Amino acid sequence: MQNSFTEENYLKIIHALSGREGLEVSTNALAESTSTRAASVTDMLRKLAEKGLIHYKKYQGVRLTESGEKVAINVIRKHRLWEVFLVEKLGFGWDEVHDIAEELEHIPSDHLVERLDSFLGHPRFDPHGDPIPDAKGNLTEPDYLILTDVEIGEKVRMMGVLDHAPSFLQHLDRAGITLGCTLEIKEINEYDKSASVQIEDKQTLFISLEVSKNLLVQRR
Amino acid sequence: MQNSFTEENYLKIIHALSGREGLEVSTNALAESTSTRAASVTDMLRKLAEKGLIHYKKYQGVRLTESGEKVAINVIRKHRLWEVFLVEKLGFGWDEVHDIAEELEHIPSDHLVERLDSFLGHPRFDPHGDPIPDAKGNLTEPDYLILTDVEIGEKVRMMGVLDHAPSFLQHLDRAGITLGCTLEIKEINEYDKSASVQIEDKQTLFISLEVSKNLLVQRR
DNA sequence: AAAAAAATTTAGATTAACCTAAAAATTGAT
DNA sequence: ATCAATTTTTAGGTTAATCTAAATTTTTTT
Repeated sequence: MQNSFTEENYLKIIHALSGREGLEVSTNALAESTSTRAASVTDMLRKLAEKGLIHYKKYQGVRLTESGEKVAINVIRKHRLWEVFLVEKLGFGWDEVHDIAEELEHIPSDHLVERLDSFLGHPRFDPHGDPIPDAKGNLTEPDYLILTDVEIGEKVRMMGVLDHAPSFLQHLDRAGITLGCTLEIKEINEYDKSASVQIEDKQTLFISLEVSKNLLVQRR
Repeated sequence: MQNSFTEENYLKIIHALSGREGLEVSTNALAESTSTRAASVTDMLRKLAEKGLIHYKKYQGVRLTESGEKVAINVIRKHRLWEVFLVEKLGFGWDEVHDIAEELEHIPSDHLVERLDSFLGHPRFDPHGDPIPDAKGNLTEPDYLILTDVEIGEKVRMMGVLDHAPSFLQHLDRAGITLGCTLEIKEINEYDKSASVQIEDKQTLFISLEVSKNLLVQRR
C-alpha cells in the first residue's frame, strides 16, 4: 500500500520534531506544524499507527517506527535533491526553492530519485547546507557549531542555516554571507550582543544575535 | 482559486478528446478515459461548469471554455517539458516517462515551468514528437502524415507516434525506428497489408498495419 | 492530594471525489 | 412516430482529511 501526500508530511514532520534522539512528539506540536487542529492529528496518528509507521499510545505522544523512519528519510532525501536541482540547474535562489520542493518531494518513483541523484552528481548537501540521506537511508547530521558558540578571534566556515525562511536567507544574501564563506568574529558588542564579523577577509559588519543563532559553522 | 489535480486531469482529457475542432465530449467517453463511472463524471462536470472552465448543458456533452482551454494547455505544456527533461537530462527511455510526467505536470509554479523551459533550451517537441505549447499557450499541431498514407517508393522522416503505450514504443526501439529516422516504403504486402520498409538506408523489415497506423511521418 | 489548567481524545459534521442503483432523457430501429 | 436501447443524470452512500465542541486524561499548582 502507498502512503498519501498527507501521511508523508506527517512522517516528515514527526521526524523533524523528534530530533536525532527520537524523542516523543506531542499532538499539539504536530497540530502546530501541520497547521491543523489537535483532533485532526489524533485521527491521523491512529491511521499511521494502524499502518505500522509510528509507535502511538493514547496521551503518550508518538515516535516513528523503523518503517516510518525509512519513509520520512526518503521524503527528506527527495526534498533535498530537488532543492539542489532547482538551485544548481534551474538557477533559483536558495530562498525560493522550499515550497516547490515541498511538492516535488511527494512524486513517487524510486527510479526517478536515483536518476536525479546521479544527474546532480550525488550531492551530499542541499543549498541550505542540510545533509542529503543516501539511497540506503543513511542520514548523518554533521555536528556544526552555532555561530553564538564561536569565540572572539576564531575563523570559521559558514556551513548551514537553522532558519529556512526566505526573509532570513535574503538577509544573508544582502550581507554577502553564503555557504562556504569564511567568517571571523572580531568582537561581541555588549549593548545588544551583536557580533562584529569579518566576511571573507573583506568588510566587517554587525550580525544580530537573532541571526547568529541561526548560522551553522565549522572551525577551520 | 486553484484547480485540483483531478480537475486538471479532466480538463486535459476533455482537450484531448475534443480534438482540434473542439467537438463536444460525451460523459461516457470521459468516464472511460478517467477510469471512473459516468455518475462521477457528471458530478465533476457540474463543478467545472460552476468554475467557468467548461460549457456544459445537461445531456449535451462538454466543451472547454477559453479559460478551461488555457488550463488544459498549460498542463500539456508542463507534461511535455517534463518528458523532455526525463529523457534528455535523466536518461530515461521514451517508453518510461509517461507516468512520471503525469505526476509532475500538476506541480504548480509558473516560475518553475519557465525556468525548466529555458534549462531545456525551449524545446519545440517532446520525446514522442508531440508539440510543446509555448508560454502564451499557443499549440500548433503539425500536420504529419500517417505512414499508411505514404505511397510505395516515397522516403519519409519519422516524426511522432499516435500510440504512446510503452509496449509499442519498445517495439519501435527493437525495430530501430527512432524519431527523425528516414523510412522508405518498398512495398505493401497483399497478404496482411504489412509494409516492407527500409530504415535509414539500412535493413528492410516488415511493419504491420497496426504499427503503420500509429506512425506519424513527414515527406522529405 | 485536591483543584485548576492544559493537553488529548471522542463525537458528530463537512468537503472532494468517488461509488451503485434507479430515474429520466436522448437516440435509433422498426 | 413509437418503443426499445443507450446515455446521462439524480439520489443516496463511502472514504480521507479536515473541522468544532464536548468529554476525558494528564500535568501543574497550591
